[in-house]
Amino acid sequence: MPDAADPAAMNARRKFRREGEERRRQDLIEATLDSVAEHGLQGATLRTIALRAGVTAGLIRHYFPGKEELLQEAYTALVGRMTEQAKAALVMEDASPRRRLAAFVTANLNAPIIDTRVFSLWATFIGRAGADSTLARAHREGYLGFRNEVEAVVAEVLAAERRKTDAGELRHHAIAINAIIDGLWIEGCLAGEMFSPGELAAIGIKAVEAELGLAPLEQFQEK
Amino acid sequence: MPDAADPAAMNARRKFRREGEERRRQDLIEATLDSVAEHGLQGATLRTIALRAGVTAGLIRHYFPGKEELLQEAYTALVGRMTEQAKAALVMEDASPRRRLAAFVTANLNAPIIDTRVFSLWATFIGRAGADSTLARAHREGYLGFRNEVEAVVAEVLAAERRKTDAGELRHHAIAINAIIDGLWIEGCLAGEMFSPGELAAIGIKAVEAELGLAPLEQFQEK
DNA sequence: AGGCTATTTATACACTTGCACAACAAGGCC
DNA sequence: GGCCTTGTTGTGCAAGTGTATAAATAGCCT
Repeated sequence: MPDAADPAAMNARRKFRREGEERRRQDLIEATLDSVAEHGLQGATLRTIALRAGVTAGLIRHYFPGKEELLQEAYTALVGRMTEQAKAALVMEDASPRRRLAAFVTANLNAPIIDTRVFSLWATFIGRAGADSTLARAHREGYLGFRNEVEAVVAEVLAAERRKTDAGELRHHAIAINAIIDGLWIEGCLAGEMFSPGELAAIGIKAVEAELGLAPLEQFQEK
Repeated sequence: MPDAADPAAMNARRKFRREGEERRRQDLIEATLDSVAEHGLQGATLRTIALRAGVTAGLIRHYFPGKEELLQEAYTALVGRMTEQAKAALVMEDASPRRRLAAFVTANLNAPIIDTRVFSLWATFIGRAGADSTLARAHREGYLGFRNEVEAVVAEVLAAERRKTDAGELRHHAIAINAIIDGLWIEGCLAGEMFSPGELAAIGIKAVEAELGLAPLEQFQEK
């Protein structure tokens, strides 16, 4: 414990540890996302971010050319994490296409994807996409990746039902299903307490199955 | 034309006009929304806003207690305008419920509701809703008003089809349809050039009708 | 152990920000 | 026309911003 009356202790330089480059960059990006989620882009100052990362502000310039590049990398990391999580629900190799689609919808409408912090981050960054082409591209890539994934599962589901569909129809289904998931995701993030657990997922599955013209699975039928 | 070499002209005070209170407040709010849409919350400084409104920064304090209150009023005005426009498509008194629902979906998936500027504003503000309870309340009110409107039309449509539905089912339909419109709205705002004119509205109408289990109207059926 | 180097801290700087306040003048009122 | 209210301008200020850069030290190499 430094003695406030001791001039030498007052001038003492802060102790520090040298971390690996990758680790430091990761920590700084995480601190940036936390700052943006809590106080918005205006509150995410270099000093706030550095404080949260446990370093001093000057260090940021050692890893990033400037604040803008740090924010862009943070957003890219966020989008990557979001789409990765979302698509993770699709890797059930053994299940039927319909079950995989249902699991996909369910996963996207529950924690950890329904999350106010992630939503705040998404909204804050996407609001700047119209003005910042770097952010716009990062979003576009994540979005198209997600929609292609949807389209692939839909194709499998319809094939399993022996329904022939042309490419345009398939695309429309994917767009609509993507919209259903996005819309319910927003509702869940913004007003999660208005819905009972699992309710959003149930609504989502029903809406998706209606869109595809699928009869409800037997175990989900009532009476 | 002031002479730059003339000291008296250099010190000349700027000419101004006294505007009505309501007019000035309106102008300031509009300038605020423009600033936020263009440069985000960080770029919306008092000086930028004042410049856009054609006044000097000091005047803002004469109409608003501080910057935060100005932003809150601006967001309230935005939400009000959005829901008002969205609901305006429902006032076709004479049309059938189904036609009114279709017109509602169409109106919400075309200009001026599909608009990158409005979307940027919405995203920027909503990203702060998690931290600012005033913004959160403004959003909640607009959202619930919108969803109630949807629920009312859905009830009319189902009644016209002589289908009995309980309250819970009705609520689920409204939530799903709301999500479909929101999701497609976002897609249209963020990547409007990926869709041909009217395509989003067509997708939306089909998805909504599928959700409600309605057979396509005759003139929309193919072959 | 001792030196080297890259990581990290600390300080400085020019600039912007929101806010406070005094000076000013526009326009209604008599 | 002259005055008075108050809408409006201009200036000042302390706090905070991103960036630049010098000074220090942690930890590897030999």
